[in-house]
Amino acid sequence: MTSNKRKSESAGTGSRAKDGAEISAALGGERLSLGVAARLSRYLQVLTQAKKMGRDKINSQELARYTHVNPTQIRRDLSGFGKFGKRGVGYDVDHLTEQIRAILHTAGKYNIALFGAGHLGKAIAGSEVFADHGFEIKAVFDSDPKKVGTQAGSVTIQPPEELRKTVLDEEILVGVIAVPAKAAPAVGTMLVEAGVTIIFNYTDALLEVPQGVTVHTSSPAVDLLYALYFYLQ
Amino acid sequence: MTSNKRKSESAGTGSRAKDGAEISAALGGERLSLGVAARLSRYLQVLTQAKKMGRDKINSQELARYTHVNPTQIRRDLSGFGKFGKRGVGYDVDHLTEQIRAILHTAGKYNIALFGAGHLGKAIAGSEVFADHGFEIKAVFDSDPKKVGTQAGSVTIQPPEELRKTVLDEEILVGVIAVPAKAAPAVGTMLVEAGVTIIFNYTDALLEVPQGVTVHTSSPAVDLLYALYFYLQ
DNA sequence: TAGATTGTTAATCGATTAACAATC
DNA sequence: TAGATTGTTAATCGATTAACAATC
Repeated sequence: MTSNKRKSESAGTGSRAKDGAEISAALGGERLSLGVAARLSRYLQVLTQAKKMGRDKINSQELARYTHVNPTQIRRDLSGFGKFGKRGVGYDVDHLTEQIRAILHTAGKYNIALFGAGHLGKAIAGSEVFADHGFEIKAVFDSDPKKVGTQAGSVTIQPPEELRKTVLDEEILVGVIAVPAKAAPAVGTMLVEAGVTIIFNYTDALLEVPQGVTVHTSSPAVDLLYALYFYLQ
Repeated sequence: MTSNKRKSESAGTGSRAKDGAEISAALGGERLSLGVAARLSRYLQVLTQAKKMGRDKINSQELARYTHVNPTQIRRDLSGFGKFGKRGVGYDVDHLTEQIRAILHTAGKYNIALFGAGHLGKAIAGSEVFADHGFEIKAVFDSDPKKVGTQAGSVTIQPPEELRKTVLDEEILVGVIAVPAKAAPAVGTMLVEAGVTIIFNYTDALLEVPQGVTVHTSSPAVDLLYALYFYLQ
């Protein structure tokens, strides 16, 4: 669903499995197909939770139950990058988690600026999900002077004027918009001017951004609509 | 990403375009492919916003810009169900909105119960996105006695004891979980016992549910992870 | 009309999955 | 060992898109 050209399944193409050392080489400059990346993200989510529940091992059938992905496909997705499992046993949760993180290039590398400290913003700031997946919310901004200086999660809320400097100082790549839809376009512009190149938009406003900046709009309602279509009747 | 068997593209298969009257017949018992439904949902989101911005017409190229879907594919997706556009002009926003709603079977039919009136719950209750897409949040529940009786959006917060009766009385099919991850499994069980058959889980907890109940987990962090993979480098 | 944009075809490419050998 | 589960093949099926005729 992006405008990126699809590449073939990188490490997967007609190849035999790679061992750990070969993974990064195999990935080279190539990109995963959208489907593979989406599914790997979901496996990672389940693994993170399984770990929390004290699980050491997990097999493709269990992963299938929680992700709604066919078990054969799970094994196929994984085997494209290496032999991560043990036949007759399954996958080691820790090891597979590390491997998928490596594949997705997301081992704690990305810093986030969150704009908006209302209900949604505070829900995001207070959540562990981002930290669980290697993101760090480095700064939170709000236009309301009454909110500036108070806490959101473990971060002190800053005024919009400090956006540019903070984005630079903290090496922030990603801006998350959690303001009312009406305010979203203006906030988008501010984030772009501050130097953010990826915007995660939690409103359903349409944002106009210059070339080189990518907007990803995440709408709970659209998710629901889509999901319902399959679940109902 | 569900365990549903894929059917061929229903109305799309080798057929000529259908006019409005034929759509429902064409859809019959068949299901859309996952990709089509996902994309239709996104078109609907953009149309809803375009309408708010006062737009009457929209063409496939504009839809493509906002959805990151190839314009040819948009036209192809739509033409499978009818001739909704005017050559040389584009699509009528209102008409296309109605048609997609009809295709997705979601013309204001679904009632929602929201559990959890913390930051995330209030963000959901106060948002217009659900209403925009034909969902109605009929009731909000919270375990905290101090919250019971206060307002969330336009609804009065009820205690968990009233869950079963309300779900029955209001014909609620969908339960949305917006509580801390730790509390999510217990809330899931309560929703199931109250008669909800579709659960939308906004935490990253893994929910065990009986056969016949479907869980859809929506994680902003997983979304972000997935999106980043394509946007970075 | 001239220009624009849809609707549709045809060819390609990738995703999906049943089945089973390999092996822990 | 016997049982279980992975890794992999091979075949099928659906998604994608360039190109262009149709037509508003």
